[in-house]
Amino acid sequence: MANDGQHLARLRDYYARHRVLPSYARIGALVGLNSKASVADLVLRLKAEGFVESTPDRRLKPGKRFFDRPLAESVRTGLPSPAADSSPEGLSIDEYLVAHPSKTVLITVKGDSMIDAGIHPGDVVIIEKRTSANIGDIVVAIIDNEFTLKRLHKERGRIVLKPENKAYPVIRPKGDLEIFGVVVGLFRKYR
Amino acid sequence: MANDGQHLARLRDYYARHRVLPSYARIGALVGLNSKASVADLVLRLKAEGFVESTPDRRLKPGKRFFDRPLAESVRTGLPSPAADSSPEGLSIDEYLVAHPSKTVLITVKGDSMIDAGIHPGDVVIIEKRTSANIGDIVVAIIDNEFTLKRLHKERGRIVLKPENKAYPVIRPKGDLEIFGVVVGLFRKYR
DNA sequence: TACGATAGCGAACGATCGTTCGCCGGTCAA
DNA sequence: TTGACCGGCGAACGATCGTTCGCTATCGTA
Repeated sequence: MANDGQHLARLRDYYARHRVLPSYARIGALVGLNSKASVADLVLRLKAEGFVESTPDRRLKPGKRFFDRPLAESVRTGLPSPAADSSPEGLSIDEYLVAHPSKTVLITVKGDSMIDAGIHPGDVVIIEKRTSANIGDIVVAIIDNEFTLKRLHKERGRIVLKPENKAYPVIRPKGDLEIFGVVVGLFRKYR
Repeated sequence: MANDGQHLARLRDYYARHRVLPSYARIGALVGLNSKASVADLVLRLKAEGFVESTPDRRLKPGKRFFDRPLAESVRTGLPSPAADSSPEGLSIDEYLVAHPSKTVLITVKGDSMIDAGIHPGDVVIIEKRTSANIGDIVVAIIDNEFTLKRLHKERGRIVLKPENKAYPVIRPKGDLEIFGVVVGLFRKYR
């Protein structure tokens, strides 16, 4: 229906507040439908467009397009917003960055050995714990009982750890290389 | 109970996958409890610690501490086995980065004019909207109807915008400088 | 050994869930 | 003017919801 857009907006607001989608009855109260059957129709339409989905328990969950930007803001009184599109609006930063919470750890960066990769001291890197990684990944390895942040490279068939700062040497592990996890994200706070 | 930590981890993973918390019955199947009554006890304990809450419809929703992430000390050299993380020290990424949600905007960075400040194209900067800033702040200014990310400097008594990349020129605004907001944080996702 | 505390189980409860159906009142093309 | 179509309504359905209760098994302390 024509109002589906507004209804979807209400749903997004509710989700932003509670991080959960409500029952059909509450959706009805929320958007102004008096019958759960009407809500069911609405949900069916939203499902068809990919805004919501169902869990196996017949609960609603956000669909792929649920977090799409509404694009309404682009008409801002001559004020352009050309730099901002496809930013993860509606999704919290945490949810955007952390895919597997139980394997995720935050580590504060010490030192500037990766500064050419844009990783500065004081930054916090988001680590997904795992014991293997691909060439080119930035990893946290355990060298001499200490955490080390470096990029994984291959050199004459051997794995090496390359800092991204010319002032630091390449690390060529003698024995096995113990990988603690892989860097999947980063954040930084200015004060 | 002692396993509550693992159970919470399962819940967080489920939420990361589905963006929704499941019913008591499914939680039981998820964490290995055969009775919904046991799940109710578990939920009660998690509620007491602020990890989950209830909506008025008696559904579960994430609580304040649900999005806390363990923060590892990079100096933890002694133990090579990081399995046991019992540290109650957690950090919520959103709360850490966003102090004033209503004044905060996210902008995806285009171009490499600030790359020496560790701000790369594709990064997302966290902007606090305000019309004034201090010397030394990284700001989003409006130049020729476009957003520009630069650092604020003073040059012979006049305000200028300095890129942090030798390949770009300093911008010396002719008239007034219109400031959109100040960069208070940044995040980046690797894939 | 005896005890209270605790975690989990299994069964049962009324309430609410999402779904389905038939009906109503508009809109629009024929 | 008619009639098919469509969004919404209201009632009813079985299924599942979260809650509650009493019970068992295990544990540490006395």
